[in-house]
Amino acid sequence: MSAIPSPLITRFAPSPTGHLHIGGARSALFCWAFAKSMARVHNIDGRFMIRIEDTDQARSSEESARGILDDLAWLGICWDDGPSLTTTHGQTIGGDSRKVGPYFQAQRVAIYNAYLEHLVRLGRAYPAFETTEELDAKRKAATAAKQTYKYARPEDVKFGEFNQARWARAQAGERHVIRFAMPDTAIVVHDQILGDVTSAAGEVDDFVIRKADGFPTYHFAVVIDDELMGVTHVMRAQEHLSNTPKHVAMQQALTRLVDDRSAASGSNGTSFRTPAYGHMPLIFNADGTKMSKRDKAKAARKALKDAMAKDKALTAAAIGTRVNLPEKTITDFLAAETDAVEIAETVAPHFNVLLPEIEIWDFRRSGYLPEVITNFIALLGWSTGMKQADGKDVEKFDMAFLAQHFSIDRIGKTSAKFDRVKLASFNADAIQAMTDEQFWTRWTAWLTEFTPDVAEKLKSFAHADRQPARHALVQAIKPRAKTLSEGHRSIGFALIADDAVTFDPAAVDKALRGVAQPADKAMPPSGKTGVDVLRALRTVLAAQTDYSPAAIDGLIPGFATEHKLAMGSVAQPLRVALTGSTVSPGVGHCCAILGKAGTLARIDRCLSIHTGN
RNA sequence: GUCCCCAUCGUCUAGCCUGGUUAGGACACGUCCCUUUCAAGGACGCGACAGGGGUUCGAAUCCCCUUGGGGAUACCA
Repeated sequence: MSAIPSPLITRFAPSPTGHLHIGGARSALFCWAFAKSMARVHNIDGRFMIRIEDTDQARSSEESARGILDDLAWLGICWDDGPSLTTTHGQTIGGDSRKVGPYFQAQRVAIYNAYLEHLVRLGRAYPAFETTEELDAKRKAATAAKQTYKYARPEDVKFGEFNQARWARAQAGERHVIRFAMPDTAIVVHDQILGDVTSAAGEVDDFVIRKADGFPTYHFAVVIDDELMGVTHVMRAQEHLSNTPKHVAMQQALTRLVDDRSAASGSNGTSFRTPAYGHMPLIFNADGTKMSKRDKAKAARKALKDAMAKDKALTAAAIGTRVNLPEKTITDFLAAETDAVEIAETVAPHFNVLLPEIEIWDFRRSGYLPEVITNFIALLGWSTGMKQADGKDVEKFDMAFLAQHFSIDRIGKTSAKFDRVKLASFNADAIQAMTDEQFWTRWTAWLTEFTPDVAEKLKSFAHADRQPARHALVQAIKPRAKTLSEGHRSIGFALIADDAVTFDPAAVDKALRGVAQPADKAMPPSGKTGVDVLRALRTVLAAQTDYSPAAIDGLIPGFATEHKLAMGSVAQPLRVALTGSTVSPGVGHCCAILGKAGTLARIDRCLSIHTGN
């Protein structure tokens, strides 16, 4: 790439056949970051565009397109050009200020047809009449004979000569596809990431550019739209690398039409440009397989099979009844004849399966923060190359940093495995870095969206007079939560009524019935049980007015010293009385969350239940 | 089958372009410290240049081969 164009335009062009995939999100992020960083560095207009590639009539849906845009917006990846989206905050993203839309390919068929006809008249494309079955049979035969299959250009088709006869047949309504006539020359793709990649002459056969249903194939639409929409830099996943010679060949064959919707308007002589290409490494699962929606089906299927192995009475029919799906659906699913995500999602809650997060939506539902996701996926195939003063790599950054420092030459060539554990660690770090106030806001927003029942139970903590309890609550959660979804796990005890605590028998045996340890092992046994200690501690707590975590925690050592007891022998009975378990946040925080009334009520109830025998 | 891409700790990666590093960091893991349970936190540690040939005084770095992984080969994108 020599001169830097302005505007510099990158694009993300998803096909709306599902949610936004983690790999798609990274492609979008890199395209966005590249446009923005180039704009800053070179003081030019750097634009990021979205185009919806919905040329596959069978698989595309509007909801899916909408969902993808929502996910992008949620991640903070905003597009300058493309379908308009108004977020819940009232912000409008996208639009057609450059007047190059529409951005849905299904609405651009007239344009594709004009260029298609143009190519046909140039003798660079031709109608082909073989049926799918015919072609499949040939392909199969070739594979069986260990031969390389290639579509053979029909004898009557001459490169560069308009085939009037074929065109007439097509115009008469005969079912056909249109194929592009590949030139007999080598094609070099100058890839910004991989370097020059040469495709030998004759390597690529005449591929289909318009399907029998009248819609263009991806290859054709992408070339037309990138040119017409002014895309200067195409950054996409490496799986497209082998397609690129096709695109370059078409760019070399095409010239702009005076009127984009009519081949009759003639060419204005301007050749299609070849954008700068950059093919990014792929993202894989930890086991090296490609990250895909199928992983959800796999996980659900495995869970079902495990459950069936354990419980002989659990048949496909029984499962069907339980999850309210036809038996046939279940048997097909079990036999791996269908990989429907919906089935996996339906089955999962009934069998307690955690489906792997694959799509952005999954991560959102699991309580990952958008800024952590973008940070983390930026690291999959890109690195800052910067060191901190202490010699550590710079790997935590935000979108503003990316918009500033992203660069194409720091994109790696090797595919990356998606490490969920590291993502979780980043998420935990980000949660801990929040102020209590920030955490409360974002956490409750998440709860309201995904677990309204918990949000409801938490409402009482929002009152002004419960501020201290709320602070204690947040402090109890923050260091223990890797995601927003597991936020309430550590404070489950606070979400139930004081008289609804269930006591873990093992905890009771150990902390309440067991003998309290002396402060020093050399000292004689205390002879007191946990219950005795708890009873004495209750008196102290009843006299206490300050129920801040620090105050309560400060109380314990004094009490322990006074009674010559080990700290654990004081704190553990209290912990069990308050939470029913030996595992919980610090007892100071527990008391603070419950408040004085709750604390004493729970101690009293515990004493009444566990005294006597 | 054919074509193409790739190769540093278990994982993400820095270093490679412009040969000379005790090959650095992060996550994970282990040990220890802290401690009132669980976390969190702190310290330390374990741990890699796929293999083989070249080129060179010297190769993770440049070249070739092998092996391994991946992608494409669709009327999906």
